[in-house]
Amino acid sequence: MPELPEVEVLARHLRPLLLGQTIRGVDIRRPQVLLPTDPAAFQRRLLGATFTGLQRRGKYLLFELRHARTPLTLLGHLGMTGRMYLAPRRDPLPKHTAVVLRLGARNFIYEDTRYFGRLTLDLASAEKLGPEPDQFTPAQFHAKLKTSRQAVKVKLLDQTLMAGVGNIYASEALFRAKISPRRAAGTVSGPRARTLLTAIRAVLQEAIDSGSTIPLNFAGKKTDGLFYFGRAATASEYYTERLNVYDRAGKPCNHCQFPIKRIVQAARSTFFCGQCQKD
DNA sequence: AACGCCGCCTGATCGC
DNA sequence: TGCGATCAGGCGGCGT
Repeated sequence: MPELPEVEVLARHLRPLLLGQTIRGVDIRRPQVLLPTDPAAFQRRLLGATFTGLQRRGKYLLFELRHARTPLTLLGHLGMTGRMYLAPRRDPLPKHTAVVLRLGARNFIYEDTRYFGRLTLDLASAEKLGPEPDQFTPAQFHAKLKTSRQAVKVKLLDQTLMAGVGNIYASEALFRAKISPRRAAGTVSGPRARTLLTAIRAVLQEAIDSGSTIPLNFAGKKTDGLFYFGRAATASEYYTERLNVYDRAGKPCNHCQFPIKRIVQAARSTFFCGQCQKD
């Protein structure tokens, strides 16, 4: 699932490709991904607009455009299965294409198998986000954790606490910090909160540096037609190969060899080492 | 007001 | 074998 590193790598990939491009056509195949923006308003406001920039905020993409002299922002989210990429104008559209922005020689394609993502002119959801992981002091982070009795793993998924951490990197950061995912957030001490914040930043940065966990725009089967972003040249160099706990239930811990555990918290899988993460 | 729970979706996997 | 049931999961909305 795309989290902060995947979205950051995607933003870096798309930014130079989109800059200066003008939207000449807007095809809406799945209107629900625009919500709450009305499809007619979406088309009217985007047609003729030119891309002037692309930012990332948490797991969101902020497409900056100008229409005549009026600036506007388009908000993108990949949900679970979303992909956004440029493809030649004449390429057939994938089965689960949600929106196509026609840019001339190329199309900007947003496809999403489960349609959990968004491409909308409503910015409200991005405005609720907590700070980026690198814009937090350890004291602020500790203060936020203190107010919660939820398990710390569950709390890390709360985007209003901190933006960008999802299910994969929450487990990975807790392993690195040697903190049990079951510990109540409010009982994490000041020094442990500092350690956790450092671990979160390190895990996210390493994933960005290795080109994110997964290729984000592969078409069709996983083994076919891969188009990689970032520095890695092959799938084995992606961050997936560096994950210590995520999706490794039953496999030996890379540190102590004990089998990695899988538990369910708030209806989501958590992976951790019961030996290394006792507090 | 923090928190639990549901609905949204499809494809992979499971069970009989 | 084949097919229906179950599950996964980010996030908004809603109820407590």
